[in-house]
Amino acid sequence: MLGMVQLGARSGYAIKKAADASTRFFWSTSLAQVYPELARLAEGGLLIRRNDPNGSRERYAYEVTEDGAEALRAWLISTHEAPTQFRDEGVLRLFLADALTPEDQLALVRRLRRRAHAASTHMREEILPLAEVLHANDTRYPALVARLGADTYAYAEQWLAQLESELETQ
Amino acid sequence: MLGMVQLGARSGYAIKKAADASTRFFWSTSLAQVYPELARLAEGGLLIRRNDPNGSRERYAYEVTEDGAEALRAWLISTHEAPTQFRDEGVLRLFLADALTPEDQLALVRRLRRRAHAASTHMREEILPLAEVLHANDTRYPALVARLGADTYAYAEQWLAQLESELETQ
DNA sequence: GTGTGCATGTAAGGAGTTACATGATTGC
DNA sequence: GCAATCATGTAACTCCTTACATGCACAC
Repeated sequence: MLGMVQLGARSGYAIKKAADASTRFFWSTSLAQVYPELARLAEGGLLIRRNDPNGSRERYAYEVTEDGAEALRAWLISTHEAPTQFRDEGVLRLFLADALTPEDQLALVRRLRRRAHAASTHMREEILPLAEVLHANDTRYPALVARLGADTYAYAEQWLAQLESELETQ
Repeated sequence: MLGMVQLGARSGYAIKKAADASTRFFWSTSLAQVYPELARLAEGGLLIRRNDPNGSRERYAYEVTEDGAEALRAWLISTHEAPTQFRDEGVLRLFLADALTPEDQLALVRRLRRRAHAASTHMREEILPLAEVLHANDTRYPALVARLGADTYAYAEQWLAQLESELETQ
């Protein structure tokens, strides 16, 4: 939250939009999480909330305080880490694919390979350009992470393509 | 659940243990999920539950029915897919690393690189051998998935090592 | 003038985890 | 004998999502 505000997302709505276009893949969120959390952070003195109406439509602009910036840095260098969680039906299907006929196995692997391709392409062509807009601003890590994601999915795609061709020649 | 029983885990406890040693990385579960789900599947006729006490300690052995095997195959070839979810504080930290000093950035990247190394090694040396025990039994996908995981983490490790050396020479 | 997007928030529900409760077996 | 593991289940709780409720601004 603090990080998103520091990257330039001022309203709750803008934070959710920014998250959908970037951290969604490794840290998704919803508006019902964003608003109460912003209120808590403002109450705790890590954010300042100012009125910033757009015409007669209410809007609030948040700003990171000194304490907030310090808290963000402290979290970034802390080694405490909630366990990574990854949940993927596709991989689970692959794990259990021995129950399928060879043709269905091939179809499954092909599907996963295409999905990896789509993910890689999406990151490279949709997410990375958005991140690179920030790049001008001395902010390069969002683009780096997008590239890491795109490259990793490309690697998985290639791995699955290899498996696919092995299944075909049997 | 059906898949795990078919792979040879007969009791609820054994299913949980097997999951911890294999699907944990992409489909974790807990005993409080396993037991009610087994009861539901048995009630729905997809599993048969038999008494299988070990001495005077109660135990139940589950078996997949014809309907259960059919339901498993149907799910494996179905294209409906719950969205992949991935949640990782490490990557989130990297995304926001612009807020850190160059030294702290380097320390973070190094930490992530080592974590990727540990994950890759763990999969190759702990998980893969367990999966290969099944391999003899005409069951090869568990080992394939373990290898995919190990290789993908190795790729990420190498990617981060590259980034690390770029940060060092600045 | 109308649909899409901007904007804030609450309430209910679902999915999953941790903690609780209990006890037998097996290996050292 | 004692610790670790096997074994089954329930209750409470937490985190997060979906749905609800409301209304203005802007572009076509």
